[in-house]
Amino acid sequence: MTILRVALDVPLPRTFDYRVERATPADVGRRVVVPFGPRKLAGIVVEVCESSEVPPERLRAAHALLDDLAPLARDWLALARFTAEYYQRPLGEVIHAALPPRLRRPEPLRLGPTAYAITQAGRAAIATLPSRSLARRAALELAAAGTVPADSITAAVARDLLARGWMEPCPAPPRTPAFIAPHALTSAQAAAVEAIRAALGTYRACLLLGITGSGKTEVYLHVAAAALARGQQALVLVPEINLTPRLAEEFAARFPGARIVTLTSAVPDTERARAWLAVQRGEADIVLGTRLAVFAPLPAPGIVIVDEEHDASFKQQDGVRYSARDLAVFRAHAAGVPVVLGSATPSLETYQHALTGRYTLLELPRRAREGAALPAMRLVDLRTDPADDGVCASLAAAVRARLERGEQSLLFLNRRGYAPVLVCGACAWTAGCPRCSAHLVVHLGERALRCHHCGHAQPVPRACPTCGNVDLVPFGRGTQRLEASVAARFPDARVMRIDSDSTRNRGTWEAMAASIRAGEAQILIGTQILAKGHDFPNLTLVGVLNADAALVAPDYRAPERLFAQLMQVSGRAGRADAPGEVLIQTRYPEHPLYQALVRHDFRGFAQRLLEEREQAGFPPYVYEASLRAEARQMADAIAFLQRACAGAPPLDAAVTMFDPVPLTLARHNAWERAQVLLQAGSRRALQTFLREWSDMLYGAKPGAVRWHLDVDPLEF
DNA sequence: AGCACGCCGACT
DNA sequence: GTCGGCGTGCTC
Repeated sequence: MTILRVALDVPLPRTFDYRVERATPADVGRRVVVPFGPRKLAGIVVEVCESSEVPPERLRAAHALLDDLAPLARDWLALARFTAEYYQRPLGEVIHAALPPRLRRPEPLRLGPTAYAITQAGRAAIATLPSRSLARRAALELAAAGTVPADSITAAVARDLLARGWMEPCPAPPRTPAFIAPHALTSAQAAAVEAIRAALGTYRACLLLGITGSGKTEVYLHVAAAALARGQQALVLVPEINLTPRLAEEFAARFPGARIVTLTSAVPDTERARAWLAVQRGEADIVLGTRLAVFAPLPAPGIVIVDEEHDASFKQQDGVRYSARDLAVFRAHAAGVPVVLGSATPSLETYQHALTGRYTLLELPRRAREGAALPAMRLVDLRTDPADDGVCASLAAAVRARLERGEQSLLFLNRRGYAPVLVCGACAWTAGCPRCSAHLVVHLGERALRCHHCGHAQPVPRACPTCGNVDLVPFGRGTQRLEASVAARFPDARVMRIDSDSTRNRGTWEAMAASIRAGEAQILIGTQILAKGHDFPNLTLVGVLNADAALVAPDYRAPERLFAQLMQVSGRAGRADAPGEVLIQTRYPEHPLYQALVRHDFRGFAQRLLEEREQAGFPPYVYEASLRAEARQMADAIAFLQRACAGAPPLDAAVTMFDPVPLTLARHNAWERAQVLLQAGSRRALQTFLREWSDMLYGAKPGAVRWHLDVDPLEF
């Protein structure tokens, strides 16, 4: 009897065996539809074997092996298997999380052809087409000149021309990607490119450490070109979905004739499935995307690039909690190709590897553009120059000077809304979210209180619900409030606020960026969203308003995030010929973080943080994992964790287990959350422990508690 | 995770 | 008398 071992998208830590008429090892990686209880599910064959541990009478027959997809390659399955083992999740869950949504469903995927060619009849028909048949004529003329990619004509036209026999499906045309290098590399860029190019064909991890404007992208482009020249593909991961269109355009402009595929969650399902299949068939030269693109089924990756590798969004925060950056390194290692991790402010984990020589350190110490200086960083002491409506006198003067010179200023405040808290002036009541342990944020425009963690919204109350006082005071400052006070202070200036509220509707952000570049705004007020990606050549001043808040955060990663954020936002200043200036308002100008920042000294800052981490026993000197529990009542979550700890397998000496504690944001979406932290000096010891513990946890009944393991957690 | 089965309250 | 509440148990 032939048995299929099938990975299914269920939260059970095992595969399932099914009877099948005939199957061979070549069927491994194929999609299969199987009965599962009363349901019908799509799974992936991970093994074909002759016998099963399951008693024969319990084995059911598989419904059908599908061939809408070429079998998933062995190296892809190995990546999925590694992910499942490392992050302690069932293989089926990992495989299905890595597949595009359309391929998770049991219905066979029916996609039209990828390209069309013209027929003899079609050639003859061009001349006879009525003049009003514009779309059909255009399609036929395109086809007469070569082939028509399916995505360049509408489905209706394609159907019509196929029905008339004027066009026929054909395979995607062969590509001859070229590479355009319009200007010479700086010597640092050239050295980096050379080092990476020399490593092509072997595994090598490189940290490309380069400040904003040092031309990391140019290095990516050149090494991608080198991989393409070997007949291989490039995989490029970026943190932000907003950054993909621009980067895709940039790659397209530089690689004429290449097929560049974007894989992000913003790509509609059908297109994503089509793109995924094109990648699998080897029709994509460059795959560009967010963290999920790390699972793109490239047949012959030649290089893997992770831009802004320190960015927390590479870590998936639900479901399979993988780090796309770490998987990118694993993938490069397994494929025997170089991986480039680029950042101005790398994660301490990566930086530490570069210091020990495990990763190759490639540095771009200067801005690439001739004469473009680093911005001058100044700390403004709020104790001697107090803020008035959030902005101190020296920053206000600097803004005024920009207005007079016709240049732009950016005021950076990483806090959306009007005010972060609403307080009762009489009894000190504050408006809290009913579902989260967080304050509701005042949004004045919509006259609403909103929770930034769960999305809960309610009208602003007229009076205090506890004492009836009508004097409710918005306390603190968000971008909306800053916008209002700045507009009042500079009544003749054009002020524009950029945050995820003002850019809600898609497309607006691109439009806003264009109008900023066109000079429609003189003072920009923005959050994080402004710090990334777009360059504004006329922007010469960045003012940072409330950075100190992050200095007192309980999270030990807060300083490194703050440093990265401030480096990134200061990189917005003075990119073109005009020199930039960055003013940071602070009450702690002597703080080592700010001192390192004004010197643009990431390496000094990182060295210091690494010493602190080593002293305190934090990553990268230890490896961490946490068991989290969520329940309606905190007591239930804690009790679950206590039981889990009591029943845990014996601890290796290298592994330390801490007591259950509530998360920093203890209540989220009406779930009370707690966790047990594990630290270990050895990754292997931690993995061994987690494997046994998770077997045990999957075996126990959780009751009303939801739980998961997070390996290399970023949130506490 | 689904989905069914299984026993106890308010409705045609 | 039944529709349906969600507790618990299973899925090759």
